[in-house]
Amino acid sequence: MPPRHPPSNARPGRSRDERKSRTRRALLDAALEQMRGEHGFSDLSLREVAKSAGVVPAAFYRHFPSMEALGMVLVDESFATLRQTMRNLRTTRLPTKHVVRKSVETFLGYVQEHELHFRFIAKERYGGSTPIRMAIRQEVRLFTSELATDLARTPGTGKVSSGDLRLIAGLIVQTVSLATELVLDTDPGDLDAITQIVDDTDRQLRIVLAGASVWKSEGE
Amino acid sequence: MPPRHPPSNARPGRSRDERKSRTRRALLDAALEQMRGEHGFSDLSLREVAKSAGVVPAAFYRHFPSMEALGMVLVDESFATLRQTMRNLRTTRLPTKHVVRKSVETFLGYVQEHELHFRFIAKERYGGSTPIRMAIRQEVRLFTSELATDLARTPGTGKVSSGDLRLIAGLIVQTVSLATELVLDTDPGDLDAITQIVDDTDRQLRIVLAGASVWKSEGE
DNA sequence: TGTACATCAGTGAACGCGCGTTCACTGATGTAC
DNA sequence: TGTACATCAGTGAACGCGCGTTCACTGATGTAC
Repeated sequence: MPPRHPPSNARPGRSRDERKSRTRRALLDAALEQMRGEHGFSDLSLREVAKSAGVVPAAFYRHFPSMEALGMVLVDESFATLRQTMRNLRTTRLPTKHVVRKSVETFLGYVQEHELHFRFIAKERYGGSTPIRMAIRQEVRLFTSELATDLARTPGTGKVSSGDLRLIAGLIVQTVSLATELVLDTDPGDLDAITQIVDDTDRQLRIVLAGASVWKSEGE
Repeated sequence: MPPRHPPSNARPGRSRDERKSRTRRALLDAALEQMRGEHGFSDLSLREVAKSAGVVPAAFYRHFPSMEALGMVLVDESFATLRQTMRNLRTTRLPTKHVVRKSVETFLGYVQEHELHFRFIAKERYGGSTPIRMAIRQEVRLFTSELATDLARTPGTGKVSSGDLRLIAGLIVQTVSLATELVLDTDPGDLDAITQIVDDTDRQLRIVLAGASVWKSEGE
């Protein structure tokens, strides 16, 4: 016979471990969810996050020593998403005709799919606490290097030094970052607005690549 | 004979109006000053700002109806600084040989001079409350348009449509924005690091301009 | 399989603290005569 | 110039509130025998 009253700490899930990781997930998701609107990470309160995850504030400490620690996990998660996005983009065979446009389209599609992770990075990249900002900056740097390596493998970059390839990769990253922020501020249903962002970003990247193709390192 | 005890609300300054505007200034400066480190605008507290301006919390309301209102004044002030910076840059006669480099150098010099205003914009551009973010975005848009107009007047842009000039201006703004953020995160005494930022930004802008010069609108 | 004990995720009450906002006030400065 | 009154920037106390953190606790799940 089942107990007449459910136990006070009852949660769905078979094992204790499973329940624990569900609560942990709920805390992370609650934090991401609360950053949808106005709030940056530093505006969140432990009590609000616990409440919307469905636990009492004190329970938070069973999972993270502080909000800061939860924030660092969100950085890791968000960049795992970004790296996966890039891996998908690299392995997808794209028509050579409109590579740039297709890449931009695909990337911004991933941004919309993983909205909350990208929103988190966008907000904390400049506004966050120093450890979070530094973690993000490190990831962006890594990511720029990888892109520079990819560029070195594409034809027509023979005359460009590796330092300049890195600068070009920086331009591309910066351009796509802006597009990402614009997409996050656009109603996903507004297809015209999204198309406009894709068009503009595509043109901007092709201008940059046109510059790269005529660029001779050390020359002027 | 002077009074033996100074009056409780004594402040330096001859007239009441002058004292009032000094306190107002002190409140604005205190807010900017507190954003030097970790804190974004939304992390500031009215009580802390009043305290470091040397008045009691209630006195804050003699000057601003809320912190949000003070924030909007900071947006206006900061962009006044930016516009003045651009006006100076435009009227300064630069050697045609290294225009780009000199412009970058001069601009980033202004950034260092008006550190707190630029820091405010950088932090609130993505992280701020919606009204503040929208105000900043509007200013950046305006600013991009002006730059596009300037570009249209420079030789060699005949084949580029005004829409594409705007995209190119966007690339330039974005590149200089990143440089600004890097400068704000660098110890002003570290001249090597500053020079590195200037060098990189100069090269990036010349790559963009090289792209612009070979770009034919509608062509590929 | 059944029993006795250990583990530990989640509880609920309590704490001291800084917050924004209100209010009646004070007294120096400004103004009208 | 001197006097009487108005203005109002700044005061200081008070308020209710949500915050992060602590603590002893409960009771379902896990484990050893």
